[in-house]
Amino acid sequence: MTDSARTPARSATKPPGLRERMRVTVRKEVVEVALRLFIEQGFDGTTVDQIAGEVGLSRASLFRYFGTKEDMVLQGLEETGGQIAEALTARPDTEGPWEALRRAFDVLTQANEQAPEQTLSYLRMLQETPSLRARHFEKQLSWQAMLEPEIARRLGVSADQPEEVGPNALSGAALACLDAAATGWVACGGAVPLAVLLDRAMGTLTE
Amino acid sequence: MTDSARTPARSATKPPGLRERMRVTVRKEVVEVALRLFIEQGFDGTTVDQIAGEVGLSRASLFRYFGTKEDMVLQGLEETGGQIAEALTARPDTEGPWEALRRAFDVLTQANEQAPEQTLSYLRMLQETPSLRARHFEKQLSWQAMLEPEIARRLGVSADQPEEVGPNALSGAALACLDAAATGWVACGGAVPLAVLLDRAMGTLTE
DNA sequence: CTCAATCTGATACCGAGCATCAGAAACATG
DNA sequence: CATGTTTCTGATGCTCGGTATCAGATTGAG
Repeated sequence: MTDSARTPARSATKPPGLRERMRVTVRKEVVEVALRLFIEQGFDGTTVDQIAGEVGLSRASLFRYFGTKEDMVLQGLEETGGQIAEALTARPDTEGPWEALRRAFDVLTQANEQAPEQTLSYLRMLQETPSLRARHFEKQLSWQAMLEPEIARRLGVSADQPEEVGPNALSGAALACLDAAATGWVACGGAVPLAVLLDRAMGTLTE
Repeated sequence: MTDSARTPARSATKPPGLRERMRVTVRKEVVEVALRLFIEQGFDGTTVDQIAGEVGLSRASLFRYFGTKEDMVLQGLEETGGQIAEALTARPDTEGPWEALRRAFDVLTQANEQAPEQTLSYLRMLQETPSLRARHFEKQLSWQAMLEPEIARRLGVSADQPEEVGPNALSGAALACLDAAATGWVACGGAVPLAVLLDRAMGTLTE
C-alpha cells in the first residue's frame, strides 16, 4: 500500500484532482463491503465498526463518507430518483400523467431485468429490515418530490400551492403501485416480471 | 394512596383487576406528557429520561410500557387503523373499492374536525421530525395490511397470492392520497377541510 | 520548499435500547 | 391474616449509532 499509492505519475493525473478520485473509490468500496455484509449477516447484525475494519477505515472517517449506516446502501436510490424524474420529463405530452409515470418507471423495470438475482436479494433485505424499510420510504418521499413538479405541469396547476393536492396524490399513488409491484415481485421470487406486475398494479387504478 | 387503594370493597371490584387499570392510566399519562414535551421542545430535543422523570417513572420501566420512544406518540395510530378497516368492511357492497376506501377515511376527517388545533400540531410534528415520519410510514404500512383483505374480497381475488398486486396497489394508493391530503391540510394550516382535500386527491385518480 | 486546507484516527461523549438482578407490590391461596 | 407465587419496579451496566473535538499526516497551490 505504501508503494502503490505513492505519487502515481503526474502525467496521468486528471484535472478532477487525485483526492476526489480516492473519495469516489472509497465510497464505492464501502458500499460493496456493506452490501455484502448486510446480506450475509443481516443489517442489524452488522456493526459499523465491522464495516470500517473491513474497509480499513476508522469509524469516524467512515461516518464522514456516509452520514448514517442506512445511507451506505440507500444513497444510490437518490440518483435513481433523479433518473426517473428525468425519464418522466422526457415523455411526450400526448401521454397523460399516469401513463407517463408508468413509462418513466421503465427505468427501474429494465434495470431489474438486467440483474434480477442481485436486485432480488437487495429488495428482500430492504423489506425485511424495519429500519431500512423506514428509510426506504423516505427515499420514495424524495422521489415523490422530484416527480411532483412535472406532474403539476402536466395537470396544468401550480406546484407550490398547498391546496393543490393533485400532483402529490398522483405521484404518491404511482409510487404506492410501484411498491406493491415490487413487494409482489419479491414475494414470488421474481417469477413474474416486475413490468407485468407494475402494469397490473397501475392498471387497477384506472379501472 | 395507601388508604384509597386498600382493599376497595370487593363489591365494587371489577374483574379487569386493579393492576390492569393502573397500567392503562400510566400509559395514558405517558402519552400525554410525551406529546406535550415533544411539541414544546421537539421530538429529538426531548430525552426519554426527561419523560420518565416528569411522569415519575424510571427509564427502564418506561421502556416496559413503550418499546420505543416513537411508540409513545404513534401507538394510537394502530388503533386508528383498526377503526378504518372496520369502517371499510361496514361499507355496502354496492360501493366500489375506491369509493368504499374514501368513505372509510371519514373516520379520520371527522375526528380531525372535532379537534383541529390539536391534530394540526400533532401532524406538523410528525412531518417535521424525520425519525417520526419514518415510523409513521410503517404505521401506514400496517394500515395497508389491515385494509388489504377487504379490498381483495371486493375485487374478487384471493388475498394471499403474491402476483395479485391489485389489493395492495389500491389500498396503498388510497393511503398515498390520504397522505397527500394531510400534507396539504397542514401546509395550508387547516384552512381547507381535510375531507375536501381528500376528495380532490382521490378524485384525481379516477379522473 | 512552504503554507493553508483537507483528511485521518483517536478519544470522549450522548442518547436509545437491551439484559440482569434484588426488592417491593399485587394476586391467589389456606 | 399469613402464605407463597407472580409481576412490576428501579438500579446498574452494557452495546451500538451518531456527534464533536483535536493533534498529526497528507494533499495541493504558490
